[in-house]
Amino acid sequence: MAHTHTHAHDYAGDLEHDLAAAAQWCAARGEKLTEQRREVLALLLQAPGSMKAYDLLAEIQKQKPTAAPPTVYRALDFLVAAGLAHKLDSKNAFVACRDFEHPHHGVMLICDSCHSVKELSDERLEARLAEDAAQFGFSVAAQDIEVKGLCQDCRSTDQQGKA
Amino acid sequence: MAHTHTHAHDYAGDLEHDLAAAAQWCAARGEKLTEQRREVLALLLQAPGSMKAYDLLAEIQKQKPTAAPPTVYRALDFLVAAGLAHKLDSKNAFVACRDFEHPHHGVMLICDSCHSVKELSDERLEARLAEDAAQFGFSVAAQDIEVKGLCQDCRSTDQQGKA
DNA sequence: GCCAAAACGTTACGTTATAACATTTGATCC
DNA sequence: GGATCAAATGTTATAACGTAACGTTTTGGC
Repeated sequence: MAHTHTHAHDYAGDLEHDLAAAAQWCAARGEKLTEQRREVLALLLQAPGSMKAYDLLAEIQKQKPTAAPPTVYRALDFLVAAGLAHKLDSKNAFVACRDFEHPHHGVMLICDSCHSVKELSDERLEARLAEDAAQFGFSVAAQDIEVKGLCQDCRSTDQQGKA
Repeated sequence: MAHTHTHAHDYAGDLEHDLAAAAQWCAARGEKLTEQRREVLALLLQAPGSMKAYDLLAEIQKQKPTAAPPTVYRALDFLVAAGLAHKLDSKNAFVACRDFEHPHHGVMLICDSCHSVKELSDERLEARLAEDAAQFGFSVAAQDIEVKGLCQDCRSTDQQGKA
């Protein structure tokens, strides 16, 4: 039923392909994946987990020392609005979204140990949530579901006696 | 099925009763609802919606001008750990929880218009979430579900043509 | 080329949260 | 009732997160 995609250590996807797809997605909406936005998105795509704004800034500054906070926050605002990235409110951090044609924020599984993030979609769960809300006359505009715990890899590791 | 309780404008509950219940809850856990914690909880209980840490601080400072950020953050940390309050990560704000014997963070319905907050519990939804996570080998330790939209009152108001 | 809108540069500041260490309070033991 | 240890609080300073405001550059249509 639910489908997913990972942001974890095993990232070996085609970065250029993902960036090209994102650029197309923007173009189709009459927007542009400019160089700065592209750089921030590339960093998020390559990150094993989520990244914080100031960590992104530090990376950007390696190439462009004059970059300032608005540089990265503007790019992030754009990427989030375009559905190309999500903000994890519980961590003040950001992750790339590879499923940007699916127009919403899914369930985020955030590993407390390795900090990897999986995004999972379950439309029945979302429907149930909307029903619950409707019972109280509440109409849902947006939702954010963040789940903390241990991912499969870290559970295995823990069993062997982890540091 | 799902049950709820409100933090909205119609609060006319018995503040002293709620505080006494909270104090008992703490005592049963070998902890104390000290004066500062009690004051912060009282502010949260009386608030129509959520409150920000620095707004709480400003209120506390009316009685006690020397109060500083750690004063309120310590109280909030305690209240959240004890289940007497929840943090709304999406707003960097806090709400009292009247259902503290129920040991978890439910679904938070946050009105974009009047900023009221309803907390709702739906164990089947939580179970479904845990199942989805388990499909990917992820074990859930904690979850935070924040839903934005319009509450019943604000939907009605909007229909009349709201400012 | 001219213009307007979008994007970006730059400075400064506002907001949110915590580290670190000193002091006080409170319970317990004797 | 004083010694003592842990919990709570006081106090200062600073770290971390985010945005306002305004000027400049770039882009795309005419």
